[in-house]
Amino acid sequence: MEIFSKTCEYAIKAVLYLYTKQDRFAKIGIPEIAREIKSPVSFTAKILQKLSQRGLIRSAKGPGGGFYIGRKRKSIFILDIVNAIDGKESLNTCALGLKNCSSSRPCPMHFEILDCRKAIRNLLGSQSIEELSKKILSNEVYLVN
Amino acid sequence: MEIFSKTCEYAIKAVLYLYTKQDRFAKIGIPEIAREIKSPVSFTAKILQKLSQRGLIRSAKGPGGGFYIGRKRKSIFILDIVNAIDGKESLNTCALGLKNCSSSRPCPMHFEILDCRKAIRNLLGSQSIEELSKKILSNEVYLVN
DNA sequence: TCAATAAAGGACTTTATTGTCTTTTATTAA
DNA sequence: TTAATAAAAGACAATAAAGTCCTTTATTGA
Repeated sequence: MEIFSKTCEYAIKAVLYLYTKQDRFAKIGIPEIAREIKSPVSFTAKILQKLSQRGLIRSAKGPGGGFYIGRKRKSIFILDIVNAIDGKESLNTCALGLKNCSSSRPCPMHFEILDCRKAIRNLLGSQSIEELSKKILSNEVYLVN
Repeated sequence: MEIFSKTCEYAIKAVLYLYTKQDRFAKIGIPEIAREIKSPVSFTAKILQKLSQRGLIRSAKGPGGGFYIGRKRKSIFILDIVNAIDGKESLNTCALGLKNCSSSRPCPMHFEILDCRKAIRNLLGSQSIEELSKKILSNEVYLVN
């Protein structure tokens, strides 16, 4: 019943942390990110790498390098990170594990879970990283405790 | 983003299958249950054992033995099975993994996830095994495909 | 009482997830 | 052009979840 995998948790927190930086081109290194979101350094490196490959963040090698947001583009939402890490299918698999669960041959929970998933998708799709990072900066919410 | 663990999936399906039996005292063996819900036999045995220990179903050893529902009591809901298998905490852990996430020191998704979880809890708490098993018997929904 | 049956219980294996470590590649600045 | 730096990449290790197998215990009916 965990909402996100550990990988996804760290990914969300890492991206949020990057967005709390006022300068979208400020390069932040893995050690700092891992320290600030309290995540394992090497594992975080892998996740940042994937986020970068998926185009959600950018990276620069060499001295002064690190990860950064890059130029302003359309908003990023929590859902985008989840999709990038866990894949889009993860929000559509049958809750009872049926291979071919569908509205025409539904599992006992099909329609209810459908509604539920829709609600989750709406929620995650409405949570913009920009807004959340502002709340972090104003100490309304916290990335660690 | 899986709603249930595999253990929980099988547990729900096993209990649903038992409820499709008109006779609440008809003893059903592990092989039949596993076959009918398409689950691994030995693993299913463990799960049925746990469900029995938790008092959600009953069991009888020896010839003619098996698992059964037992006497009518207050309705069982999907939520009861989830709680019995995954524990009640599983619906309350912080989505971003913060140890002490709370309304006074919330993670960036705290309140939104709270609403979401409430919706899920309501849903799972409103799905009664009796009603779902009736839908299975009338071929409105299916346990396997 | 005894043999057969079926769940209970425990040790074990497999697989997926999480996490670590080391080497390579790209970049920077001296 | 070279030394230092930092991410990329890939192999490896630890842990947890899923699944198997074997022995024990309880029950039944002959």
